[in-house]
Amino acid sequence: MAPKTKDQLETIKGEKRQRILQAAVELFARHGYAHTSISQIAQNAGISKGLIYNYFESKETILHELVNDLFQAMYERFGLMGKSEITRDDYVAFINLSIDIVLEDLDRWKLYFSLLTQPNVLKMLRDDLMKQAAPYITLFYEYYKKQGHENPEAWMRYVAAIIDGIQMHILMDPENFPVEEVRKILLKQIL
Amino acid sequence: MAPKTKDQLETIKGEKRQRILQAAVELFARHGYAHTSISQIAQNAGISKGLIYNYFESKETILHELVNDLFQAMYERFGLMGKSEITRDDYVAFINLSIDIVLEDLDRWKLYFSLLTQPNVLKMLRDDLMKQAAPYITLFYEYYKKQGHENPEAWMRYVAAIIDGIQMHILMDPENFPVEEVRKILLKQIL
Amino acid sequence: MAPKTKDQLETIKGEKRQRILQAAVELFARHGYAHTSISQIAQNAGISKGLIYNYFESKETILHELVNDLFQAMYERFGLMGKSEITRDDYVAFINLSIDIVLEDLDRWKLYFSLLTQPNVLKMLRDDLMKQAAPYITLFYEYYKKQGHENPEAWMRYVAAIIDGIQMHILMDPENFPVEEVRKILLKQIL
Amino acid sequence: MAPKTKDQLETIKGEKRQRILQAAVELFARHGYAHTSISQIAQNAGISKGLIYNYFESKETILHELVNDLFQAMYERFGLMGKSEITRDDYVAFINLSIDIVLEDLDRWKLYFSLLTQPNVLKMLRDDLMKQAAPYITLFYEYYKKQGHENPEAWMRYVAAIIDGIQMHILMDPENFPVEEVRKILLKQIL
DNA sequence: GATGAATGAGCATTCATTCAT
DNA sequence: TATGAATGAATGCTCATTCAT
Repeated sequence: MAPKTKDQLETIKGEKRQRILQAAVELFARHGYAHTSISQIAQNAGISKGLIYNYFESKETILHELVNDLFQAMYERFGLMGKSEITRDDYVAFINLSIDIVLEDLDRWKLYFSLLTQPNVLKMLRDDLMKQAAPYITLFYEYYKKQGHENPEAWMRYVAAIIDGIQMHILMDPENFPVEEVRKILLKQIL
Repeated sequence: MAPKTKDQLETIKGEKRQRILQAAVELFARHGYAHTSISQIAQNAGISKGLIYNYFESKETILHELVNDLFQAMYERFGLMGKSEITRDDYVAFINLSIDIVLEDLDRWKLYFSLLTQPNVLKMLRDDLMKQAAPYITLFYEYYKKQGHENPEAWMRYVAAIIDGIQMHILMDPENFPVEEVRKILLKQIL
Repeated sequence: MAPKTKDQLETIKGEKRQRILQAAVELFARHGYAHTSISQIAQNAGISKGLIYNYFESKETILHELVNDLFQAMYERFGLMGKSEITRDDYVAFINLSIDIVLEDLDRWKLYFSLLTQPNVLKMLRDDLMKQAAPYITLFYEYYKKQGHENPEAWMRYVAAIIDGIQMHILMDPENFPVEEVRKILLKQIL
Repeated sequence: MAPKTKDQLETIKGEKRQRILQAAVELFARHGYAHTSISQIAQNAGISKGLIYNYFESKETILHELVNDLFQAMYERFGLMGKSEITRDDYVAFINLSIDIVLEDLDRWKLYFSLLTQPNVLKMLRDDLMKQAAPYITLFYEYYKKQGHENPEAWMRYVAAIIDGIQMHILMDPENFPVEEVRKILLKQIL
């Protein structure tokens, strides 16, 4: 008789959202964003096509949500927000985490890398991510400077490239890539 | 109007092919493979849509051809084919070339990276490339071993990841990335 | 909490109905029947989508009801029901009312005219309206006949067309249409 | 071997365009714009859905084209373009033509009237039509003024309303509307 | 009575590919 | 060799309607 209570609705809604996002990230990771249809996502989530639009405005919105969540979670894990400078321990932890987070959620990071190299797709998203990254960049710049590096900017770019390269290689061949050995080499090289 | 000689025909055919490939790589790099239509390629190449199918079996074939050409050219530039071992000079040259080739043809490499991170799309292509890469892998493995690296396999993977990382960063921000400074750091670090 | 009396329930039910109808007519008039969704009507009426179906069988039913109400009210205003013949004063009053009713409820009449010219959509409705109009037609036919018009049928059609034309022009441009001046001309011409 | 000649293509293209427009106007007139699907138009025209988009950018474009053609043809028929003033004969001819053109192409005019009363659908189109109508409005204004009408603006509106009203009634009931008798009454009344 | 999650048919539009000329 | 008209499957998205609560 009475409609569902607010709490019930909220719970259902939250669960469905997650189901959809999970279905989407799996398919995006496996077949790519462009080759995944809303129908497939719906099927994978066990719901009807139309229902997806009760939860998300569009296919693109799902993508944004996924990537934003990913970065949100990443920055939380890093725990550097609000710090005014980073220590050597922070730095080591950051490097290690950069590898660990990828290992923990291969699908989401596959999706992210496939977007990163995709042209023209997500200008807005890219801008968002840049804004979020800005404070970190400053922190690392200062860290390299204090370490006495000649060209902190270049070093920062160099390390960022290495991390991205390793992450990408993990994603491309997670079974065979010798993560731990490479991690050791990396730490020995850049500390 | 004398009928064209075989050679002339061959030449024309070759030129058209190249026109198509060139048009395709530009559009793929700018808008992505999925968002580039055969119509656009035809228009950009100054020919009709139908004619493309005289030269290529499908849209995907064009992609394969492009990437194969890219790797063919790359391996030729490296000039290591047939060598039984590489010297330190070869190694330095290889590192430098890895950066230079990207700078020389941003479009083609953008395309390549966008495919590299694209899942499942191009299994056959990936396998092809791996076969071509096999002899190099052995060469480098031996090189690192001779250099006394504890874990040559891991070193090889580490360096490959760095190179890919740097290439990717160049492609993502060719205007601002401090290529030369990063190159210096890289060489100092891994030699 | 005493249970609500039957009357209260009736009243509530009636109010809700009216709220829905009012919401619908506004939206239909502003955006057209086809471009108005049940969701929008519900939102505009401040109730849930599902509840609309407690009061109306379908979107189309709402439309029927609206138009029927409109004509009901119109015929009541005319006050000719049951008369066996009409006087000159009745006639003048009729002409004037034909203009006034439109001015009094632009939204409903906009809706009506948009349906009038809409093909095939509302056969049943059209038939209903015709039945209701029948007695009037006889009255006017007799009036024109008594006035000595050569062809009362044609005159009736002529006047009906004029009235509809003026109503339509009022609806299409209510701000600028010189209603009163046109009314004067009309009365001078057809009396 | 050789592609079709330009002439052949032009001819085919022109014919197909007409076939599509004809199919569209019939369906729009019978079921309304909103209730006619591209599929239906294609089927009615005996071609595939996709081909329609070789000839028209969108469903809306078809509509625009139809209405623009209609008005183009109407203004040509009127033959008043470029005149600096109109005579009594021009005026009579105009009135007669206003009725005749509707009789000659019921479908197109049904479509036009269904749009006229449709809200919000075609702002751009409406503006276009207004621009085209502007010179006529001046001509008629001057005519009524010279005829000594007290309020030429109101007269113009009055006559326009009558014409639209009669046109509408013809379209709503072409079988039974006594066109010729009404035409006589009209001419007697407004000359 | 009241809610809004859920469904699924339907729609406009795109595009790789084919084929008559 | 060359053209571009033609096809039709696929896609993202909308919305009237149903129904469990």
